[in-house]
Amino acid sequence: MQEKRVRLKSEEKRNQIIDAAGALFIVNGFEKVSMEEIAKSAGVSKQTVYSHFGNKQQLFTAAIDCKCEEYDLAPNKIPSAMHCEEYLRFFCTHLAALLISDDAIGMFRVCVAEAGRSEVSDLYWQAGPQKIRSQLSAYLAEQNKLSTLKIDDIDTAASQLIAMVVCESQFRSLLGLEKLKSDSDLHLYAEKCAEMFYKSYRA
Amino acid sequence: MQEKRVRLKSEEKRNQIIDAAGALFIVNGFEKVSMEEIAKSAGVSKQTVYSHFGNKQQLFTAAIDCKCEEYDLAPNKIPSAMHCEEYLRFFCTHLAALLISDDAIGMFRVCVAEAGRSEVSDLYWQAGPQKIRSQLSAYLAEQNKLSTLKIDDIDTAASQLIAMVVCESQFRSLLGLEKLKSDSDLHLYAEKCAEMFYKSYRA
DNA sequence: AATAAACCATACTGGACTGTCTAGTCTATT
DNA sequence: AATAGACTAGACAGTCCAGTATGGTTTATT
Repeated sequence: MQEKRVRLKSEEKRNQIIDAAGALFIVNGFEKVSMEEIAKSAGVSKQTVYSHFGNKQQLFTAAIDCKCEEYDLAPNKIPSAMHCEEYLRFFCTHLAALLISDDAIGMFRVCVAEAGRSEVSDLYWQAGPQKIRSQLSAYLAEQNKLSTLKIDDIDTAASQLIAMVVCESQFRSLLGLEKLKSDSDLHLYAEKCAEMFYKSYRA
Repeated sequence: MQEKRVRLKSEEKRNQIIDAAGALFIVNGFEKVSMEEIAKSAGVSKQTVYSHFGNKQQLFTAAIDCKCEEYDLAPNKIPSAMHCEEYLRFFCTHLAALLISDDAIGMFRVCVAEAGRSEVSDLYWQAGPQKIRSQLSAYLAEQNKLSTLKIDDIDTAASQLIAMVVCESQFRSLLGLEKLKSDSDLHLYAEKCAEMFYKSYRA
């Protein structure tokens, strides 16, 4: 019979550790962060880290998982009154702004670096890009039915729009290069993408 | 007075080393490859590696540099007889095919992982994406003058087209995930991008 | 033949890091 | 007050690797 003498491992410590780990991993990647460093940054002993998370990989996965959750990238409420063209512009500019945040870039960078060596990239894909995509697809399908848009292949169209917005600025950020476009220029670019998309696909 | 008793370090050894290093780095990244491994794979002693390239960073840079050169991504001869729409399709499908090659993906992955820690990413950007972009821009500008296309902002347009083609498939590849699209589907997708682009911008 | 540099093989140094272990402290429950 | 488990602090074993050092071999030049 189990005694109820079990003091729970404190949620607080656990969170401290995960937060510290997340921040460090995102900036420096998996290899370049030591468990000691994480412990110190979390204000906790190394042993405690190991008692909460068995090893470095597990801690890493947990930290990225947590970051993914806290990052709900998609603009979740679609104001249904919004006109289609307007919504597309809204979607694009939001997406552009989100994706160049240091956190988002750092996360993607880490996942890329660890691709194939852990399940992290899959986790990230599901929680991030995939979620956005399906939201957009759903919206496009709906507008298609309403005959606001005329799209043969919804998936292709969704890919095209997201790709246009995301790609170049993120590319450079990933490589750690200086931004070509200022934030306001980026906003403008995103709007142009929305326009171009609308022009191509309107009924 | 310098004697001319200097035997040149053999170009051959140097190439062996650079080739071996390039291949290993692209597959495994900077950290995960040891100098010993490179030496062995090049069929050369570790000491020789160090005598050709002072340290690991220098070897890395040299190897990536070399890979960039051997990879001339851009479809370099523009058949001037080609009709604009046709050329755009040609450009897109070529680009799509090039960018999902294991080499190109591996290279990008490595550069991303090392971003900010070496000058490699800049080097890569110049030799790779930047080159393609300026070729496309030049072509678009020309077509604009010929009134085949009507584009306000050439840079934006170039970004849009490249982004559409490149982004999604490369995204997944970078993360080491399974391909969603088969190669032939990808080809189709690229063609659709060309069409959409042409539709938006034709005069 | 003498020489100098390019090379090889291998041992070694020094440092960093993961993960374990120990010995002891703190704290909530009984 | 007793106890079990959460926690701390630091030592430690084992591994890996960059870079150096050593000592010997090959090869082109003079």
